Amino acid sequence: MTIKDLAIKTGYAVGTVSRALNGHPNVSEKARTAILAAAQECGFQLNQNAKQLKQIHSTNILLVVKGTRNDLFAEMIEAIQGLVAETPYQLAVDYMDEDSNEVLRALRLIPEKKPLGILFLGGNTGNFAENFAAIDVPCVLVTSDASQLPFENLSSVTIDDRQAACEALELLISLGHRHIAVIGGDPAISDTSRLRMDGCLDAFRSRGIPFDPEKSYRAVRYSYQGGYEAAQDLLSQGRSFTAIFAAADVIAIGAIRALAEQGLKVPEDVSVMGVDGLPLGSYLVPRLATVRQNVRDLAKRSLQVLLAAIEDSAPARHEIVPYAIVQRESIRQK
Amino acid sequence: MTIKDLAIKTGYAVGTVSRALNGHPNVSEKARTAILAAAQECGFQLNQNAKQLKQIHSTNILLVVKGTRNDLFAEMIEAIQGLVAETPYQLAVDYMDEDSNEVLRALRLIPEKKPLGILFLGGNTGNFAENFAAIDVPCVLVTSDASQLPFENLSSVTIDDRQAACEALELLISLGHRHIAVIGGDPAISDTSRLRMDGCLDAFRSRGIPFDPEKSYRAVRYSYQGGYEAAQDLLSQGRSFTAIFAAADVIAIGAIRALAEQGLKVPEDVSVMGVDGLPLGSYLVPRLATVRQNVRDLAKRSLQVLLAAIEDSAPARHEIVPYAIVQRESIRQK
DNA sequence: TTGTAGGCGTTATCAT
DNA sequence: ATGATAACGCCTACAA
Repeated sequence: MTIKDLAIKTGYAVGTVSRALNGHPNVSEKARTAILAAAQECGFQLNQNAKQLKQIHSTNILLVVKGTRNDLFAEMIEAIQGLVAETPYQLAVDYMDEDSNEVLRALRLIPEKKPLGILFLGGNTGNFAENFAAIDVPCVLVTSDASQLPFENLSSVTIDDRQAACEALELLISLGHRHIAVIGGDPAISDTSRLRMDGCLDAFRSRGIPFDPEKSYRAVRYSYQGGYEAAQDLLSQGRSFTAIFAAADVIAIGAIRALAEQGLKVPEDVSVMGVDGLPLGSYLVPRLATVRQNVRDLAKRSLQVLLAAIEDSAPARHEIVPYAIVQRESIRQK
Repeated sequence: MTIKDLAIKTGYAVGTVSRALNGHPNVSEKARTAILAAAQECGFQLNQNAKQLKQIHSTNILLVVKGTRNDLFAEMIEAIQGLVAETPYQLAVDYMDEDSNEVLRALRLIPEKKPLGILFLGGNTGNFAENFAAIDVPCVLVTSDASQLPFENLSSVTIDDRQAACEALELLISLGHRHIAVIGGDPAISDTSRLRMDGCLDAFRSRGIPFDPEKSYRAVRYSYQGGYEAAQDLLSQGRSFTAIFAAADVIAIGAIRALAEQGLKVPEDVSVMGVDGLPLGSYLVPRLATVRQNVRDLAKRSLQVLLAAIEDSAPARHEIVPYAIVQRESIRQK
């Protein structure tokens, strides 16, 4: 079943059928209803291969997701899908490995999807600095800051990771903790990890608390196992800390497990705080204290910025959206 | 950059370029290396739209995933991707809403992707009974049993959900529990839910333990919140049970939270057991007892069955893969 | 408003 | 082994 068949069936020409199906103007009401009805009847669907092959500009917005096993991104994707559904655009989601180059990936996808704009969920500014120049459609980098990059078509929407980490640490400090271990990502690899680590250092410095990264910082993958192993390692040096700050909720969960295996209770013996605000955290016992990224907000602002760039040729913007310090059962006064 | 450009650049005709790029026979070694080198040099990539538009048979295997937010499936997808990477085939993953019709979805995808075979991750046999007849490529339904369906091109690979639930219940019973509440999916909607519920009933019956579904069974969505609300509801009727069997780990986690809010500890006051064997479960405190579905096994067998059907025209098979009862900290002797 | 026809980049079928 | 060429299904000028 092709539009040619539909044309024969309805008595119109393929051009008219195509226009009707795509909601173009210059189609009589009569033709439109007849064609749409016929299409409906046979469950007809345009062949996307042919469509995208021919189209100059698609009506696609491309969502490039870096990291397939990331609960925060999963939530965000759902939110973005919901929002895009209310627009005349189509969302094409592309999942990629956490350690491949998202910009190069986008570059290969562009001639195929011909997107009007691209949303990057996660990304490394280094990759952008190196390869983004070849991309000429409006883009938004979500969850990282691109304001330092010299690209006129690259916006960004993120929380202030550095300040968020700093504020989380300040909460722990204000609860009386002085010896705080930090488990995060590798600051050499991920911008976010570096910023969150810097935020921690800011807090220690401003409060005049000494912090030796060598002894109290561990760089791991954002995973349960990463948090688990890091906490084990920290504990193997003797428990000098009364609190752990984890740069992600999943890390915190792994760390809590490691503590439990040493007979340490949360929060009685050690306070633990994460980042992200995953739904899971509020079901754990104890509920996990965290820095919540407002998923809906992040999604909404990102799409708004992108659509403004696409529809109104608005210049690039670099937005900081608010986060929320969520004080819950896993932390307490020392 | 198209194969036409490549043809000009290398001095060969487009046909030869296409054949070389696709590893067809009847291409001289000289031509192949020259063309591949040129392609490499310009970072050339075939346009998938054009390719799939023209191809009679693709080299695609289609993976239709029902439910976007399902940790078990996420694991399985990863496993399948890894396995397919070792074959000459390409995996095309399609995610869909939990409550849309996976068979109809596949039906629309076929003319576009022209897959050699389809793997359904999750699915409702009702939908298959109704619409599968129109699909003529080999298919495998994973995590549900299709042996009762009259289709020669539909295989299935699953655990024995009924026996698994029964065995889990028997474990709880052998630990001395007599009043066990069950939280599962809606047996009217999902095959898996019905089978797991039936398994529970089997266990109660064979042990001569009375069970009133009205009072002790709750049907919810497979989510933290579903488990949480169901447990709250059960508790609101007074705590007559000493154990909860949840038909999914996520449900169990939600239920544990609800128990905690009533001051009930797991496993001291109530034992809780789930199903799936998510990695998360082994990091929780207490570690979650569960029925583990062996993801790698499920993935491997499914793909083997599909490839046998594709490559050797093997008849449909209906495989039952083993599960494992994982006794962990969240359950104990009553 | 509608019809016609050319071409998007590729594969596949012919010849050569 | 290679080259030329007709599709694949659709969109989009352009003509009517």
